[in-house]
Amino acid sequence: MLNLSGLNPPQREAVETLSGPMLVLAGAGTGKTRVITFRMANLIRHGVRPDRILSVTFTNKASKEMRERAMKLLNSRSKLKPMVSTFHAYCVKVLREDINALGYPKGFVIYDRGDQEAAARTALREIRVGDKAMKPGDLLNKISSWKMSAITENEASNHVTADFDFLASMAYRRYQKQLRASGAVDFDDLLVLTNRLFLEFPEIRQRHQSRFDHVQVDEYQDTNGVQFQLIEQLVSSHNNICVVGDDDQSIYGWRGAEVQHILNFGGHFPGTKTIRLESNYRCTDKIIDYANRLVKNNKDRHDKTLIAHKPGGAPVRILAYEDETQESENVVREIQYLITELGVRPRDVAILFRTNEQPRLFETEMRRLNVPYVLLGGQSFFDRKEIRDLLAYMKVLSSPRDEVSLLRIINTPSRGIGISTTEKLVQLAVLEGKSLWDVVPQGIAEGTVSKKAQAALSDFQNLLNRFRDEMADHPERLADTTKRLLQAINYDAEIDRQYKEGAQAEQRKQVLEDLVNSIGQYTEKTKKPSLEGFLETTALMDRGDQNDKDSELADNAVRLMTLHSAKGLEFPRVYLVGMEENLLPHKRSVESDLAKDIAEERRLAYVGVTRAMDYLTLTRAKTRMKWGKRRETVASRFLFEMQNEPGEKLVEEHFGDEDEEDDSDDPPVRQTLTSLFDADDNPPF
DNA sequence: AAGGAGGGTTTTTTT
DNA sequence: AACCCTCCTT
Repeated sequence: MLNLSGLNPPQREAVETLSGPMLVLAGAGTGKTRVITFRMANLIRHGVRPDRILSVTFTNKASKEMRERAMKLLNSRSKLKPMVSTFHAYCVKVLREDINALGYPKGFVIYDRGDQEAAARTALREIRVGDKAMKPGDLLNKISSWKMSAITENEASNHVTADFDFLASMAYRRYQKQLRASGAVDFDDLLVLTNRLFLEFPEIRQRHQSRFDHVQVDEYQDTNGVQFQLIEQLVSSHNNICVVGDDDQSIYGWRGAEVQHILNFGGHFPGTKTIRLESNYRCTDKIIDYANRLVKNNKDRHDKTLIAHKPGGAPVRILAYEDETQESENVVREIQYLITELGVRPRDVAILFRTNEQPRLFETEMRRLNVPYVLLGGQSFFDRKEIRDLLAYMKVLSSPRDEVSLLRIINTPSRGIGISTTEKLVQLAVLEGKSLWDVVPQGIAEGTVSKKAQAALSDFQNLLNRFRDEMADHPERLADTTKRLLQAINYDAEIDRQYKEGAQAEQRKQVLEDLVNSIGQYTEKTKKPSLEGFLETTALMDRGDQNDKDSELADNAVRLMTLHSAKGLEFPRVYLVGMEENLLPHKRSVESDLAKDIAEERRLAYVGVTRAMDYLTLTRAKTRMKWGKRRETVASRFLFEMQNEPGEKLVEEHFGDEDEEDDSDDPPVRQTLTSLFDADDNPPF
């Protein structure tokens, strides 16, 4: 029996609306995830077959949790489960079935961010803006925004407004050609190709459409153009579509998300029922006040005000430190105090920041004071050189046409196939219209490359062929085979040579062992394991997934993450650090001077503030090191907006030397902690 | 072909 | 301060 008595009236109405188009406009902390989980359970309770429901979430982690909770609510032991998935994971499923229709191989490789950058780098060779090379990252962003507006590489030149765009459109063409030749797709292609498949092949669309009677989409405010078209195509026969989102939390504009989709939902789907959730159960009244005042400064939004249901909260603190080192030292020391003296659980504390460069100092400090922490996102496990190398081997073994990966490993560790040899092979491949791998036998046979290189190439080819067969024939031994591959290429010796310091080398080797172990876990957990399957899982993994392997450890650790990855989460205590102009709002948005860019930064700050359940601390550094130079900073405009009515002065607590340098062994925060405690019978924590 | 020194460049956000 | 690229030496 599904018990709906814990839901408030609008929540309940949403859960009980089982058909037709519905828009749930849900502010931060109003229980929107709860609503769509309950609704899924309610659909099933009313006789909808579980596997006829598709529920789209933003991250893999969210999807896993949601599926489990829905089934638990029903106490269901049914083998049939609703499909809860991200857009990307859903698209991979579709493409694995039908991508040949578009002329791609079924065994296509999914390029991750690193592969994409390598491909972008190649595409950018000889393309310059003025005298400067275009940055691969900038190109990828541009390509992505074209793709999300369904603009192909052939059409891009019609959508050019600046020199940069024109050159980017040339690079886009090359980039796409390279991926196609490699039998590879990037993250955006997953969406774009699925959409094209549905548009161009009605019978394929119909087949996929007929699998689901109900579709739900969470975090709808971050839907981009291609995702919108996909949804429309999927539900056009029944219009049983329920979307949930908050326009004030739209923070992926740079990735093509358009708030217009949530603002115009009713226009697209006639007969839409709109439900507003404004009762916030997460944050204290003080925190809600800050959030409401902040977001009121944005113009183009559904005007709604969150209603707090947790009165009497602690005041929000705004703290200013002399520099970024003091900021991190004091925040971490305070957290340590909370954990050791007040018995706060580490997992109930989060430090949020705008850019991935910020957490470093905090990490150092956490390690020094032995505060357990997990860094979510940022320089991830899969970004490490060693992991990328090993994965490149696996990708080439899975799909030899994958040129980006092949180029990465052809001489790593160095085996005597140097730059000139590689270049000759690439030329040959271009000349013959073949893939790089297919031209290797010619390199060995003919006199195109040196004698020494011929032998090295032959060895390399044999090695790969041997392991390819091995992995294909015995997928259950994938972990073991990978381990032997590492031995065969003598990767340990390469690490020893690169890192003279023993401890560092050991750490790098350990990372590789972790990957081998995770392959082992994969083969055990999966019914029909395969090299391809492992690579696919890895490619689709999001930042939240990565820490699953050591989740017991991560389970009780302070969380460090960017504002973007904090979306959808909540914590009893939040430290939002680096509240400075040019950091939040970020420099690029300040410089762009477009109101919409600043508005998105404001929403980002809003997301940060509304993550906090009970205690919120905003900090900034009055000076900050940048490019090796110390520079004065300016307090973020959002601090003013949050704290006051327009025009009033910012009230913040200042810490740091000023004129008292005598007591360097008595850290300022101690004084602060006690003074705040004594001064106030409503203690700040 | 490999490895090291020196010089120049760089810091948004991620499924 | 950290990273990448280029050039120079072996």
